[in-house]
Amino acid sequence: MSRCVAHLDMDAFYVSVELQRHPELRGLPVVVSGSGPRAVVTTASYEARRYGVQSATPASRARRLCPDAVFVAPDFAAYRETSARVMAIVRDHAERVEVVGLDEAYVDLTGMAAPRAAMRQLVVAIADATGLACSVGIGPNKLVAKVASDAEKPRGFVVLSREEACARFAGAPPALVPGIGPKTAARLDAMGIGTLRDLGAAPANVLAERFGARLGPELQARARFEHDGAVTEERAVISESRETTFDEDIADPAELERILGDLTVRLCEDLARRGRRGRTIGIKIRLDDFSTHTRSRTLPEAVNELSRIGTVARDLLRDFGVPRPLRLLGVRVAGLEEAQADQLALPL
DNA sequence: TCTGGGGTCCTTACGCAA
DNA sequence: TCTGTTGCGTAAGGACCC
Repeated sequence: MSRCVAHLDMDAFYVSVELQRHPELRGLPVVVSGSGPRAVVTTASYEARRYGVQSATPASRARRLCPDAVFVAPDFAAYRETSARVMAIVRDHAERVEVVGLDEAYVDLTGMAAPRAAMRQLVVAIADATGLACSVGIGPNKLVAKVASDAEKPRGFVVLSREEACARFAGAPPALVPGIGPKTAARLDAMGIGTLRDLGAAPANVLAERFGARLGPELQARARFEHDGAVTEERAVISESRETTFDEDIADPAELERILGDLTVRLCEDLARRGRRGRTIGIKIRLDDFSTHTRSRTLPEAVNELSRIGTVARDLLRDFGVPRPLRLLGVRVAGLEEAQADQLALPL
């Protein structure tokens, strides 16, 4: 049976949650972002996007682009709570749902008699229950569905076959497709590949030579909207980390160790709360020139105790030294094991 | 202009064992 | 015994996504 997949994407999700609490801001350019000197925009309302403000725009730049914008601090607890309500509704409407982040989900519609009607109903149900709008894309695979959901935001509802997707987006830049980011797009552009049509028609051997035996064919398949990834239920978490960017670069080793200790405390508390333990302890360092470095050590057994992780993290930092001021410091535990039954704690 | 935080996956390199 | 191949775990960097 041929597959049928929908991608559901909440419209400007964080901003929309804020607008429900602050209805007086409706129609204004609203930006959800942190407040520090190095904060970036998390989400911008469509009014603010007209000024060129989008996700990951530095907040300082957003202020210059749109001086009249209303800046709201992010409240992730509220977004998680609203997301849980939305996703519960999605799951009520479908057997197999793959949640991606707080504001997106793939829905497997294969075998359903009236998939479009089902998704129309779902959109209405979400709006009725939460007041929030979303966009939907439907296609033969996740890739088509994802690009289709993005094509007519907000409140889009786009149904495409693979061939229709190819035709509709033939002239679009390769970065339209998920998995092709700025770096890959620039490399493609330098090769004279500026559209999905170009990429789909490029000689396979040239792509394989430039991008490798895996990525080359993968890029071309994506350009042709070929994708066979399954709509999968939740996958196990394999790492957890805490990191922070400083308002000003820090070079003092004692202060860095104190900050690393604080981050490790937060990480260990959350690991313990979820009953998670991991074997590989790592630190992440970003220097003032924005170069990023990681150091890690794998232990013989999985741990989550502050004393163990704290010692390893501190040693890794001491071994790395502080060659120049740091702008970011982080700590990570990877190689997480399944939580043991007797370690399970209440989810939080 | 000046680049968050929390993740996943891929590539490459290297040491070690079979 | 020596040499080369293969496979694995680990480490580091990087691209990408929400």
